[in-house]
This record gives sequence, structure tokens and C-alpha cells, in this order.
Amino acid sequence: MRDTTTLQPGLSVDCVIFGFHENELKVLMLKMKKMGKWALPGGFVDRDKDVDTEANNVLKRRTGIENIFLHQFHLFGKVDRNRPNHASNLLDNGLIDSKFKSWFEQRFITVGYYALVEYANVQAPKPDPISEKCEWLPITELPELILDHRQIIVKAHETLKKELNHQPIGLNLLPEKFTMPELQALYETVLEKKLDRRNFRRKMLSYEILIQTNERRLGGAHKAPTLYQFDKLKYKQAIDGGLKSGW
Amino acid sequence: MRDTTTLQPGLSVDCVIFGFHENELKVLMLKMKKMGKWALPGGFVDRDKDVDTEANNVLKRRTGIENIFLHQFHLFGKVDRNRPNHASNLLDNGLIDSKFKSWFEQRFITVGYYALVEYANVQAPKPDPISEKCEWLPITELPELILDHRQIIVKAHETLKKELNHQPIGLNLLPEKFTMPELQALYETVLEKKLDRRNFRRKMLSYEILIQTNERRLGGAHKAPTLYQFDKLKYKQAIDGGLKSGW
DNA sequence: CCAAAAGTGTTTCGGCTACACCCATGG
DNA sequence: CCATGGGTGTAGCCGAAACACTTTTGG
Repeated sequence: MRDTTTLQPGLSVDCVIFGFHENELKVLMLKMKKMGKWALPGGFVDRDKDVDTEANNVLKRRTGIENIFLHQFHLFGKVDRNRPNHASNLLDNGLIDSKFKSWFEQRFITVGYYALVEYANVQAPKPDPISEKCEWLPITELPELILDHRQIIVKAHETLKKELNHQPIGLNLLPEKFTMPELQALYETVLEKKLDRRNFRRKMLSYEILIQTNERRLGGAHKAPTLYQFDKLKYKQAIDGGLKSGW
Repeated sequence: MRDTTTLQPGLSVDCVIFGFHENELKVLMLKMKKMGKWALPGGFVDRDKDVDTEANNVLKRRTGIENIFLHQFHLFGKVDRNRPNHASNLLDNGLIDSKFKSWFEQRFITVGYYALVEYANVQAPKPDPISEKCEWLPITELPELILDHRQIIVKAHETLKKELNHQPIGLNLLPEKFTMPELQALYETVLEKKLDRRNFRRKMLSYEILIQTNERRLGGAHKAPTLYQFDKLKYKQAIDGGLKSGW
């Protein structure tokens, strides 16, 4: 951060970036230097940029990914969410220059966005200058987080679960080709409940957003499952038009 | 407005206040002096107040109503939503003092809230200092609005329709006691489609949020319909817990 | 050949839809 | 007594849930 005068004061964006790996729902988090606590990837908003644009920039800076599903879900506007100690904690740990003290002492509100990204596509997530590392953490075992970031993640997860009743997920969250059981595992993980294998298949096929390939996932024990991929056009239509039934 | 130094810069809240009257969904709007355009009731956010609190204050100032359903639904963050002409329009029409010029020239984002209020409970909605009147306008026939306020209303209405799949409405939007056809008319108006009289009744009763009184609505021609009221405890549980089926 | 997972089919149940019919009220 | 809207019942359809059975793979 060089100059705060071009930034919209008191406003930040935070991104809850979901990934799926080893049957766990994970969130991309930054471990802050010195403080040890973890934080969501976030950023400030330039005075002459759309808020949505800045959220996309955050995602791109940490993962290199652009142009994917990124959805605003809530504004967190409690007056005490970053006070009284956040700025002094940053200063005391030498994470920010003292000339930015007043900037960080402002009352801040933050806009929450969530994204769904393919785990394997994020090879080396990049920490920001005040973080020592950027890693995927399982959503079920989060360490201590700064500010209200835990609450932001919970709200993002709740929103994702609700949206699942109207929209498919999987594209950008799974590899290009995947099996039906893998897709089901994703749904079960996000929804935090078991689904019937056969009914899941039928329902998912009824959406008509899948293309069956003639390849199979070999190498595992037992019968080799068929690989599918998304029909991207129809998938997009399903996102826009909305699905009827829920889970 | 006396002093902008206590306000969170570049941030406002706007409330889409829905009412229901004569089988029309209405929105409480302010007609701005001189300019003639209409605007949503809104306000700025004090540096030491929660954003939610300020939204409630806006509602209270215009309607006198407090402690009712008021839901944040979206942050509008386009960089050009209040520029380049909004501040100069206000100034040219003498609506603001020139000492506030720079305040209104800032880039503004706004948080949208929507509320459901009982039409009859708002006897004399109060205009703000820069408005000549405050009135209910039918959502289907909106005049010219300032900024992106039309888009904000559209988004609020879309959100309301979606929420209807998971939550009941009616409390705070209808009088204390109401008939089943009146409740149905509300649903049909919000959803913008006709529903089957008999199926509507069955479905609504299945939610178990209604209490049947032994009174009837007299005075109309034909059979006098039974009056119902909401079981407020169960209604609240339905809001929190969510209903399953949709419309 | 066996265990375990993938793939297919079938039955059942409940909710929603689309009706027919009776009841009450004002005119 | 009749037109009109309120109130009640019911048959049929469709989707979801529950479950049995076959197929395929590695070991």
C-alpha cells in the first residue's frame, strides 16, 4: 500500500474463496506475520473502481484466477468490528507503517464476496505483504481469525447452502472432468449431509447440465466410474434461470 | 444535516419500504423539491453507529415505525452511481448548502434494505428537508427516480419474491386481523401471478402460523369470510427456521 | 470368486394441481 | 331466490425417497 488518498475511506472487501479437496471444503486464508492469526484475503476499494471490480482483483492477486463465479453476499457494518484494537495490533507487530495509523484506525465496513475455485488450479497462492503464508484451511477446523472473519465465513457458507437450492455448483470447483460420486461428495460436503447415491444421480442428470464422456476413472478398486463434464452453456443458463427443486 | 464530520464518508443506506393497499404493492418514496424526481428514503451512517441501526433510523424517521422486519439485501457499489451530476443537481436546485458540496461530490456506495410495513400504520409519512412530500407509489407505475433508485427497487422486489419461498409474509404488512382472500391477494401481488384459492388456503394453513378467530369480515356482499391473525411466535419460528416449499 | 462400488429399475408416499360441490350473504 | 364469493372435499399427477437388483472392477 503506497497511498491511501486514492482509496474509498472506511471500506474494504473480503473474499471467502472456497475450494474442494480430499472431500473437504476449504477456504483460502492468509496467516498474518507476527500476529499468528489468520485472515481472509481482502483489500481496499479504489475511489474510481467498482466494488465488484475490487473483489475480483483480490481474487486475482491471491490465486491468479479471473472471470469466475464471485458473488457478493453481505455487508458487515457493525461499528466495532475493527475497533478498538485492530490498528494498534497491526502497528505493534510492525505490519504497517506508522503513517498509515490513522487509516487503519478508521471505522471500517467490509463487503463479503464468496468464490468457488478449483483447488488444483491454485498452485501457489500468494500471500500479501503482511502475511507469511497463504493456504487452504478446512472450513471445519479454523484457527483463530482476526476481527469478524469467522462470522464472515459462516455467513458465506450459509449463503452457499441456500443458493444450492436454486443453482448448481461444481463448475470451477471440480476438475474439468469428474465422476458422479465425486460431484455427490462435493454436494454432501457443502450441505453437510448424506444424500442417496441413486437419487442424486437422477436429479443431477435431470438438470441436463452434464455431458457424459466415454472415459472412465481407472486405477481405483472396484468398478470404474464414468467421467462427466459440465455443458457450460446449459450450466450458465441454470445459474441465470434458477433451478426449481431444493435439497 | 449539520455536520458531516461525524459521518462515515461515502456511505449511505436506502430503504425500500413496501406497503400493501388496494391490492397494489406500494413503495414509500420522497419527491424532491425543485428537481421533481423521486427518491428512496435514505440516510447517512454515523461513524459510531451500526449500519443496521442507521437503516432502522431511516425507517423510523419517515414512518415512525420501529422494531419490524428490515432486511439488508444488497450493496450497490458502482463507481459512477452518484456521479458526475448528482451533487451539482442538488446544489443548482438549492437543496443543499454549498459548504456540503464536497461531501455530496464524493463517490458514494449505498446499502439497500427492504422493509414490510402495514400501510394503515403509516398515517402521515414525513418528508425529509429536501423533499416536498413523502408518499406511497405503486411499484408498477414509478415516475422518474434519482440515481440508481429504480434498480434498487427492482432488486428489492426480486429478493422479496425469492425470500417468499422460504419465509411467510403478511405480518406487519396486513392489519392485525385479515381474511384468507386478503392474504392471498397480497401473495398474488408480490408474486405477480394468480394462485388457486383453495390450494392457497390449504398450503397457508399447513404452515400452522395462522390463528382462526371466530369473527368474520361483514359488510361486503356475499358470504362473510373468516378473520385470521398470525400466531406471532410460530410466525417468528417460520422466519428463522425457513419454510420448505416454494411458489 | 469375492468384496465393494457403479449403474439401473421399481415401489411408495406426499405434496401440488385441478377440479366439483356446498354454504352463506346482500341485494 | 339468485348471483357471487367463501369454504370443503377429492382424484390424479409428479417428483422425491426408499430400496432391490445387476454390472464391473481389483485383488
